[in-house]
Amino acid sequence: MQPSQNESKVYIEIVKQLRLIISKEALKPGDKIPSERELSERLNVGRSSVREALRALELLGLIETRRGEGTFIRDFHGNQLVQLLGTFVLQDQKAIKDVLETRHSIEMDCIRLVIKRCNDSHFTKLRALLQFQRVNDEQIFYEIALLSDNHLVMRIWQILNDYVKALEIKQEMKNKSLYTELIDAIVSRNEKSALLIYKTLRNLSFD
Amino acid sequence: MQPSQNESKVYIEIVKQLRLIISKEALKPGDKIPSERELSERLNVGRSSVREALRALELLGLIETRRGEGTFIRDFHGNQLVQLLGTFVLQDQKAIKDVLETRHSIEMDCIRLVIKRCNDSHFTKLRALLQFQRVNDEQIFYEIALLSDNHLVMRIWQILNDYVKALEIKQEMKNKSLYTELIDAIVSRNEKSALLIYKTLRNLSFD
DNA sequence: AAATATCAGTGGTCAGACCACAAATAATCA
DNA sequence: TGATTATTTGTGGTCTGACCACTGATATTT
Repeated sequence: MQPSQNESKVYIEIVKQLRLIISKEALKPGDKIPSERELSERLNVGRSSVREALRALELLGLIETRRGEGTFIRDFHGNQLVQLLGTFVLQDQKAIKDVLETRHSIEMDCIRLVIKRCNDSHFTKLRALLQFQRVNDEQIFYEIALLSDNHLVMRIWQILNDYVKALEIKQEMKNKSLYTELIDAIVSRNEKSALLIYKTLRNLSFD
Repeated sequence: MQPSQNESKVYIEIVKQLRLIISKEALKPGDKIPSERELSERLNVGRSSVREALRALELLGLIETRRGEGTFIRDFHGNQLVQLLGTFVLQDQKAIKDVLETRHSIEMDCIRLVIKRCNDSHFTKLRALLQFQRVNDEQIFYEIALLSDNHLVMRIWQILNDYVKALEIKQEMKNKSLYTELIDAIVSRNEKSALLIYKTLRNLSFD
C-alpha cells in the first residue's frame, strides 16, 4: 500500500483503509474485523504495520482484541482515552490545589446533573448505601457520579478521585448526617441546598 | 519486561514504563525520549512492541516522531486524534451528547472560577478580544478557561473543545452582543446572570 | 575556510519464526 | 448413538534480524 501523497506513514494509511472497510462492509460495534494477516495481504503491507495501526486504535478504545478470536469493533463507551490523557496530564501537573478544586467542580456538576435528570426510582441505591455502617465518602460520590448518567463526567471524576487518593488526602466520613441531608436535598431537587451542604462537607467557603 | 500481574499486553506496559521514564527524567514537551532500540534494550522487549506503544501514543498526539532524528514529547494537542475521533465516533449519539454536556459543565465551572478569583486587571485581554471583528466563540472561551487559573480545568476544557471540533459541530458566533453581556456579567461578579447568559448562548434550557 | 563525502544513529517497514489461546473439527470411547 | 477428548486451524502476541530512508555530525577534500 502506498502512503498516499506526501509520504504519510503506512500505519496511518491502514487506519484510513480500515475505516473504509468498516464503512463499506457496514460493520457495527461488536462485529469482527479482518484478521491481522488478512489485512496484511489485502493491503499489501507487513503485518507489523497492521499491528501498529490496530494497537493505536486499541489504545484509543475504538477496537478490542481478543487473543485466539480476533479483533472487534468497540463502541465509544469504555474507552480509556480520557483515562490516558488524564494520567499524562497529571503526571507533571502536581498542582494539588488544582486537582482538588477541579474535583470539587466536577462533583458539584454531578450533583447538578443528577438533580436535573433523575427520578425517584434512581435514588433507591443511594438511599440504601446510607444504611450500611461502613459506607464511605468515595462510595457515595461514586454513586452520585454514576447517576449523572454522563460517562465522560464519570470518567473524569474517577481520575480525579484516584489522584486525590494517591495524594493520600483521605476524605473522612465524620458527619454521616450531612450525607443524609445531601441526598435528601438531591432527591427533593433542591440544588441550592444540595450545593450548600456539599460545600460544608468539603469545608469550602460559600462564595 | 513482564506484563504486570494479569498478563496485560507488553505494549501497555511499555506505555506505563515510558510514563515513568518521562517523569523520572523530568522530560518536558519538546524533549527527546530514548530511541526505539534503546527502549527495547532497557525494557527487555522487542523493538516491534516498543513501536506499537509509540505508534499508539503518536496517534494520541502525545509524542511526535521524526525519521532520522528521534521521538519527542509533544505538547499534547493531537490533531490526529481530533480527526480520528470525528470519523470513528460520530455514530454514537450518547457519546456526543455526553461530550457536549460535559463541555457545558466545564465551561460553566470556568465562569464560576473566574468570577471567584479574578480582579479587574485580568479582564483587559478579554475585553480587548471583543474589539476584534473576527473574534470567535472558541477564542473567547479559551480566554475564560485560561482566567480560571486552574491548569487542570484548562486542559480538560481543551480536550473537550477538541472533541467538539472533531464532531464538526461548529459554534456559531451570531450574537456578539451576548458575549459582551457575558463578559460584563463576569466582570461585575454576577454569577447568576453570567450563567444565564451562557445558557442562552449555548441554547440550553434554564432548569 | 568552505564545500563535499562519509558514517553512525534513528525511525519505517517487512518477513519469518515461535508462542498462547480459542473455537471448530475430528477421533475416540462409553 | 451421544458424549467426551484430541487434534487441527485460525487468531492475536512477541521477538529477531534484515533492509531502507533520512538526519546530523564527522571526516575529507577542495
